[in-house]
Amino acid sequence: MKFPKIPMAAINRLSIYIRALEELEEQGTKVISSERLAKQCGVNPAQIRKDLAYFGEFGVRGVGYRIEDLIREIKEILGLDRTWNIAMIGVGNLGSALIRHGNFIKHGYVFAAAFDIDPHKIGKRLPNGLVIHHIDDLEKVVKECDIHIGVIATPASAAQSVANQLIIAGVNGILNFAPAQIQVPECCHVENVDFTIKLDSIAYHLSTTGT
Amino acid sequence: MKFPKIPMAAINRLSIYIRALEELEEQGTKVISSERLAKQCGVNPAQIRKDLAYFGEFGVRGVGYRIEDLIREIKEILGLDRTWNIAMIGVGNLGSALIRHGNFIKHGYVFAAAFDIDPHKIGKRLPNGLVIHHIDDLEKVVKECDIHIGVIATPASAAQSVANQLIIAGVNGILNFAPAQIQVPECCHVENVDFTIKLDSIAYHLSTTGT
DNA sequence: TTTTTTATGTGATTTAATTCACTTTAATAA
DNA sequence: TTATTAAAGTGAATTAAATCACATAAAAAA
Repeated sequence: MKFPKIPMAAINRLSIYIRALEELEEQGTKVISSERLAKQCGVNPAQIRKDLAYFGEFGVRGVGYRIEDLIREIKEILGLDRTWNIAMIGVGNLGSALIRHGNFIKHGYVFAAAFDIDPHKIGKRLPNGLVIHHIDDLEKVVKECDIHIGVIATPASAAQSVANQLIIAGVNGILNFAPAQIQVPECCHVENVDFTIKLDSIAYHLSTTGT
Repeated sequence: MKFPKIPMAAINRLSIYIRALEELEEQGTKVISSERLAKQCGVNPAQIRKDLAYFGEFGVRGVGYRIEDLIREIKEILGLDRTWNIAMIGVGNLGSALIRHGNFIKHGYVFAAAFDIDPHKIGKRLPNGLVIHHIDDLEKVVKECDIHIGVIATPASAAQSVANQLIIAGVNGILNFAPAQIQVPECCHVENVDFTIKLDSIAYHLSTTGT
């Protein structure tokens, strides 16, 4: 099948499917139907089949999906059949917690550089061995370390400037934890993680469905 | 106007609008048109007007929106015209970083309790003065502290069990940082924050738009 | 073999969300 | 006072996403 326009939501669901599939694989399950996987992921079975159909045929009719194969296929679709080098910009509370957080490594993301602007931090080593560089050296270090993705964990006020520097350095993927809407050119893809927005959504629901 | 079914996406955009409006207010702007606000938020102007129209009429035709008023109105819509007490469950790297993170307070969310399961941590005080309680005391402490929202920052394996305890304790809003799909009854609203999913999405984009 | 069962893959349908394009209203200028 | 301009509000149209429902294919049973 060709590539029509694929809903962004479908891409995100593929990640959800992988997580469920990996859990099933650990439990020793070999094959699963769209129906059972759907239940586990909290979605409609047809949704799963359609999401996968954007990229090809991965199941066996009358049987289901071979879990091992499907994991491999989805990883290939998402570009997870390799490692990605990440730079952390902003080594404060959040930045350093994220670096120590095991979940990135587990999925093939490697913190390969860290930056800050605080003179007291520059040159120090993080628990994982990374040296903290000054943001002014971003372009140089990004190239040396072959960084693919930048994670912004600075205050909101610095976010746009950091994003600009990342783009100049040739980084086209940005994960932004700063509560700021950053502007980037077409070539660059930004994902925002703003937990206060999520909290607002919870507050709304609690307020409306009589707390 | 009545309350038809309101797209979840619209609610999330209201948070975005607030952030932009607060920035504008700081800069001394008094009034803004949907067109200019839209540009700043990266959305369509009609979208903003429709999102607001779900809840009433807040602008002045021919003029625009009075920023101060609109902020107040949106906060009221979202239930942000009050404070919300939050409990952190799991005081590891991420949990403690989030507690120290200033963004929650800024938006009216107050960490009012913290829990962990590690005996070495129980009874210790966090920098903000909170004592770490054992998870077994969750129900009791949640009620004492009038907790409205639980933030799960435990390993994935513990997430469902913690969610169950929160619900038993009467907490109907959960912000889940654990990479696990948690099941809850109708009455409870869960928002997931999974940055590896966001990274996967970035990886997909970098892979497809020839990096 | 042939029939039955099971579950994928997919065109058609439905539902939801977004955007358009026009109407209404307020303010300003003539 | 009247015409003009600007921008909100909104029904209609469009676009996008999700779901249904059935045709298809593989495996198992008869």
